[in-house]
Amino acid sequence: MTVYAGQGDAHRSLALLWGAPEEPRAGRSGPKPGLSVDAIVSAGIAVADAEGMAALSMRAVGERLGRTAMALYTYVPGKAELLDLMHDRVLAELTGELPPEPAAGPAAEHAPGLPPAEHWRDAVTAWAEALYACYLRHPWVLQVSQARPVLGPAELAAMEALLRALRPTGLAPRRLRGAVAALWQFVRGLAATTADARGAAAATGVADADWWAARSARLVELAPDFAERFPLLTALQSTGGGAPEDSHREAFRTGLAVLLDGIAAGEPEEPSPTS
Amino acid sequence: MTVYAGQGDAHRSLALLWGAPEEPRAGRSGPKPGLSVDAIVSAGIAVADAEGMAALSMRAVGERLGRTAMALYTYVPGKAELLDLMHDRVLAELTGELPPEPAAGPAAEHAPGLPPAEHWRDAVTAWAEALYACYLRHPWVLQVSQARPVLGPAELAAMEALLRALRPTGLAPRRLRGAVAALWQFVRGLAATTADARGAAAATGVADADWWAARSARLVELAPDFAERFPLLTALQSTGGGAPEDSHREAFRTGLAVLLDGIAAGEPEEPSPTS
DNA sequence: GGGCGATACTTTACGCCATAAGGAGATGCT
DNA sequence: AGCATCTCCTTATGGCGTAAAGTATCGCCC
Repeated sequence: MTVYAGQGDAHRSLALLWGAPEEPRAGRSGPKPGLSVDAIVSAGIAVADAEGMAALSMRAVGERLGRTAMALYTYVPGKAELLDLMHDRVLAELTGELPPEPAAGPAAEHAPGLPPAEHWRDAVTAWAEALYACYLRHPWVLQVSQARPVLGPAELAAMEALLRALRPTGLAPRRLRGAVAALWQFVRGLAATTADARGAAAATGVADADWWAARSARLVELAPDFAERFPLLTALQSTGGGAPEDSHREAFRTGLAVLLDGIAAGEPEEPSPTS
Repeated sequence: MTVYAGQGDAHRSLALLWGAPEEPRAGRSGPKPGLSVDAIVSAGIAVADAEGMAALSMRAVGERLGRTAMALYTYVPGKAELLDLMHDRVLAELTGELPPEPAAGPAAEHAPGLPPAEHWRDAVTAWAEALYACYLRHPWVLQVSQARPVLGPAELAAMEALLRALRPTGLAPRRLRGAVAALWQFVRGLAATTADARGAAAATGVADADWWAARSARLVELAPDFAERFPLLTALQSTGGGAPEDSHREAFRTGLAVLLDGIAAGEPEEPSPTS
């Protein structure tokens, strides 16, 4: 089952996401904390990565840390907030931005995460590929409702990275907003499709192509007039061919190409060659 | 919480979606069925529309029909399949295609659902607006995992309608697939954003603009270096302005414009004026 | 018309879930 | 030493989906 994130107390959630100012902490009575928000988030991600979203319960997370479910509530207000944190932590892989601790490093101004690119098309493509890959590494994130932005640091950093990649286009703010929305949603949606195809294949032990073939056969059986009702769909499908796993990559490439062409069409003048 | 659809027995699900051939039914013993799959799906949609996805339980649906939760299992294999059916039924609003019963009407070949348009840009825009509106009428659909296509008749009809709108572009199959994916995901994603903004406003009684302002203020408070860490984001936000609800419509329009321009850029020759 | 098998629907029960409430033990300041 | 404070536990509540088994109702066939 999917879970509706962003439902938690926004105040607490935001504070946790941005690494709350932390009361002095020095000179506090009581036993030292044996856990940390960070450890809990990591455990949550580990559970979700390994067992899937459906298996992510407070009990399961606690168990992985050698605690009961209730122990977690000392650190995290509830499951919804934990999901917000997990979501943002995963997105941090994109930019190499580590959420709460800016701590150590003297140099390393900003871990780049994404290599610099010559042309903005390459930069945007690299961004999209990175996001796509990130979603596929943690497919459960796609089941966290994208509704209600969580506004965690990693999410904003990812957005900033995309804006940086798009800067050479000189797009007007309005069009820029549209482009950003379209790009993000496209990558997310396509990742969901890919992730699910993989999931189905893994769960049933049936290869993607076979599953699809079986499905199509059954469909024709149930709707004998399929080709007449959906002529264009039928035609498009017949040209589809190709290896099953490749078809997602192709859809990714071609869909992205459409978006990039659309962005290019909106450039006011000629783009500067570098960011 | 969101729910993972497409998890039910694919066989049963498909059969129900396409209006299973129905065993003879004449001359069957036992009490006459007091319910129907259709009624159950309608009740489910009513519950979800009124109370939200979180309140959608088998008990709640049964109660609305004056039955217990278990009574539903005579008609529907489980909750997952019910969700598939609800999803497809909602999408049927798009094309006016009524899923199982082609029954009555002598004329009325195919309810058009969407008005014919002169230029493909208008046709695609109309399609996108219709899908967007449909999602906003039933926001809970956006919490049904888009992963794993359900392949119901309405979903396919919606796809076919989009292909019809895009036909005048003469796009090559590969690019066409990319364009379809990008368009669908964009509309869905943006609808999710809009729906959630509305949901937050309704739940908290705070207007969108106020909520956003409060959130931003808190954010700056938590991350004082916000403007330095996210300069482009800050700049973009400052140009944002505008009424809150309008901003979604604007993002919709501009994002769609990007997509349409991208599609136009891929046309092999000049488009034929009509479909 | 009497019985019998099929069907619709109910009650009950199981094992999950998130989390509210309250108690036990550890800790460090005064 | 006393005590407030904090972590973590046990227990309990009210939900969930659905398996299992019981009951009532219908229609066919003898």
